[in-house]
Amino acid sequence: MGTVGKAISLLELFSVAEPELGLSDLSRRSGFDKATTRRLLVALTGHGFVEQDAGTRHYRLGAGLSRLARIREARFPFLQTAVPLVRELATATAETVHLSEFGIDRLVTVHVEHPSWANRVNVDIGQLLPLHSTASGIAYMAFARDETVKACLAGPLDAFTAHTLVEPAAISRSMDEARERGYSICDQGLEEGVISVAAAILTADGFALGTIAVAAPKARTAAADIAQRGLAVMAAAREISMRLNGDNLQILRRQA
Amino acid sequence: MGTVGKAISLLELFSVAEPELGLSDLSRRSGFDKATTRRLLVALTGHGFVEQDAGTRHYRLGAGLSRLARIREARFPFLQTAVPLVRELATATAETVHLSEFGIDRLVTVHVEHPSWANRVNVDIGQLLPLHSTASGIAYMAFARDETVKACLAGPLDAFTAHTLVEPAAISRSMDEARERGYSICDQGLEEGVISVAAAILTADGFALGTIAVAAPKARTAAADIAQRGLAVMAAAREISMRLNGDNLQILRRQA
DNA sequence: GATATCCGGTTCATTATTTGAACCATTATT
DNA sequence: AATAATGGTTCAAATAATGAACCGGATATC
Repeated sequence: MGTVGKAISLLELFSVAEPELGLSDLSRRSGFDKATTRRLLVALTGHGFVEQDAGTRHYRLGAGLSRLARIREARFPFLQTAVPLVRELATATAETVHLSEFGIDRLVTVHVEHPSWANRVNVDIGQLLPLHSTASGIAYMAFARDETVKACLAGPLDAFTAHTLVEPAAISRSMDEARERGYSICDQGLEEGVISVAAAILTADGFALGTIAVAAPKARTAAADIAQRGLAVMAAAREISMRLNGDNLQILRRQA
Repeated sequence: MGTVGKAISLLELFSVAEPELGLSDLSRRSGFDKATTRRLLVALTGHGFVEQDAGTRHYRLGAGLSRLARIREARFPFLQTAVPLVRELATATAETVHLSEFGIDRLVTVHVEHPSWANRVNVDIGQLLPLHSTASGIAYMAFARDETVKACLAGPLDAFTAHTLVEPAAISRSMDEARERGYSICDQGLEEGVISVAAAILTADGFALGTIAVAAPKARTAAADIAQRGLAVMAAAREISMRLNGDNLQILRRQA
């Protein structure tokens, strides 16, 4: 791995659950020497990608990241556009709704709305979702470029639960169904007791750039609920796609 | 400069005005060799910090940045908290309102609301503001750590206009006034014909983490307007600080 | 209250990575 | 048809990254 890769993988050790980490911790988890880790942190700090707490001397993600993320957002107002509709969908369904964007080979959770239930599906911002074992992933692949789908089906397909689909053919079928239906369904593919529906959000070229999904405990989900949530998530995804692409319906033919 | 520094400075070439750049362009502007530039871009792309347009082959900032920025935001909900108040202030003043966060040695613009006037002050997201020559910078330094202030006053103090304060003593006085008044005023310090007021947003330890500012064309700004905007921006800053710090008023003594 | 660990941070000879001029293959311009 | 861009690649030479051992200080542990 090159040096920049190492630096970035240091950044990726931070999460919502652990937003601040010490030098030794970072060194241990990354597997890099303490001296190396520190040198990388200093470089990152110098450009505002990392900040160091003056008191605890622990490190956290820096404002430079927010800056670049905002520049990206300005060009590509995915969050701004989508968040209101995520909120709407969350109130309408009273279940967890999460929004993801594709990155490299997985989906990145960029926004979440949780219901007030104590028993709910919890999703963290920044959480990474595999393509083959989540409703979001299936919905995404149903409208992704062939190469992306091929890469996913070729790669290792982990079975997270007894229900996870690991046969390329089965996954492919699941994608076809999602395309016809307008939304994907994933029954406990990533975790026992969780059932999700998702729909793809499309760019102007008709390919998916992300997804919106509703995730709920299976215990309080009847067949009718799935259909209802599916239609709602589909409508939300379409609305977001249209707002992003200037109501250019013609381009959305693939989804219809 | 180390390799990670180079990689990051590549990222910093992207802006709201130029969100997509080609390989040669990046190589030219960064001063790095084309081969080096590309190797860095490949490394960045591999971690989702950069994406390449399939058609134009141009590069743009990637989703990985959004992910990390959101993780940061989750711990430190500066934007979420502040944006509604920025909006309010923008409608109340009918002028440009911008929100900044401190990074390394300058303020980073993280949110902007523009009025509907054709003649308005334009500020871009991601724009960097020097500390000594902006209302935001003065407001920030009025509540910054001594080391930050010292570093700023020691460094080169560019005169952007004939009105820019470049004497450390004058800048220091300006900070004192801002502290007493509750908001800073900067009269054409960065650009001719622009007058701004700003107030610091404080963390729980009483130090500034960012600022909120109102910027307007001097042509339509009377003395009374300045006072009015100043009080409004001060109130907004205080409200944001309180919401961030859980209404812990005691800690805000420094500002009062 | 002394001992042993942890911590963040630093050093410098060894080692591995980064570098860049010259090189393609394509795609606009002229 | 020629020219000059573009994105992308190669490999010996130059440079930067590495990590074991080190320091001083703060916390546990006995």
